[in-house]
Amino acid sequence: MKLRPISFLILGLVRVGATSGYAIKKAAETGTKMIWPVSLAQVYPELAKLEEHGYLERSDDPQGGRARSTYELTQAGEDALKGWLRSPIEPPPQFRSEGMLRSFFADALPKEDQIDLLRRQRERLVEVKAWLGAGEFRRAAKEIDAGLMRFPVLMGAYGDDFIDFTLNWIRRVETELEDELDK
Amino acid sequence: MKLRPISFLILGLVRVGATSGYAIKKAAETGTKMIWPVSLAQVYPELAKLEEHGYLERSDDPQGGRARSTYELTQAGEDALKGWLRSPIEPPPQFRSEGMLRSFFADALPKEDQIDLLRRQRERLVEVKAWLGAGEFRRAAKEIDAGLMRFPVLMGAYGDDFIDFTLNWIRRVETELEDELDK
DNA sequence: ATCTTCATGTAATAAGTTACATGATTAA
DNA sequence: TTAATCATGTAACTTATTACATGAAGAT
Repeated sequence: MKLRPISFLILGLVRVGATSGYAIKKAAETGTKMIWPVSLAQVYPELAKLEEHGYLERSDDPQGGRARSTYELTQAGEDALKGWLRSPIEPPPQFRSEGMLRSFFADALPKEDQIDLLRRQRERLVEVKAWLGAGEFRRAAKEIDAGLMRFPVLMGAYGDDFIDFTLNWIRRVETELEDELDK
Repeated sequence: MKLRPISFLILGLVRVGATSGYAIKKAAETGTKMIWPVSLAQVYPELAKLEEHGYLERSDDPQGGRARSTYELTQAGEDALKGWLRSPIEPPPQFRSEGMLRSFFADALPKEDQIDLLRRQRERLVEVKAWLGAGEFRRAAKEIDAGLMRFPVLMGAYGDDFIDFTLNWIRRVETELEDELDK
């Protein structure tokens, strides 16, 4: 079995206490969506594979009449996760933004529409930020012992800072364009 | 035919003079890879579809004994591109970084290894930056009339600034961790 | 009562990458 | 003459998303 980022994401989240498929999806939603999005349809098959190959151990843990499976890391799982964290091979980061792609071609539009395009992007970023800030995972992490949850909080802060940086960057360009309009 | 970002990317690049499949791939490599990566295997089928549906017009334009097809925008293609640029619906930006994902779980490592992980990320970012800076498209764009190629240059600058921002951000965390080591 | 959340999964589809195959032209 | 670049495409595979199906528990 080839372990991919999604595998390690699951191992890592199980390790910090997201022990069911549903809980993993929830934690990923607010904790890692910014840096590595996942969908539920990836989680369940991947959990099954990780168990099959001995990285996770499964237990039935029903909540009343509601079925639930919980997972915990095996030694192999712990080793695999740490090996990955220490491994020197890292693919370059990928940033995919339809808004930025549109901006790339904005020369095709009159200046007013260029400004609109940039303004819409800022609006969208403000939405994303609000939605990230609402993350329970991060709020929870802050309350837990700092030694165990320092990096999730840091990465959350990076997300915020990155959005602020981009927001300011866009606003600078907007201002430049607006000044040219006034002339 | 449902037009996707890749469709508009192709229309946009044809519009600014990347008229063959190969040229589109080259231009995307240095111009838009940062914000919207593409592979050659996407370009050719998509070009064919765009022609089939009347957004592009194809001509045979062999270079000596070497076959080449060149494309130009039809009015429908121009309209579709501009419609997209003006459309208010924009999916949120997606940032996918295996390095950041690893960092999210770095609490599992001793401090020395945490610092290593961050340092490796910076090294990788420096590589990415060098490789982006080598882009012929951006260098070419700078020499062309600023009114036609302003936004590609701007987006290139955003890529650079974004990497610098992240580099500084990581270094700050590294310094914090190193200070704790010394104590 | 009814809506939301918790909970697990599958099927179908879409999107994207890697590898392969072929061959001409140009620069070192 | 050998390597790099120009040039077009396909096949196989991997990855990821959307939609569907089902149902219990808890909150309003």
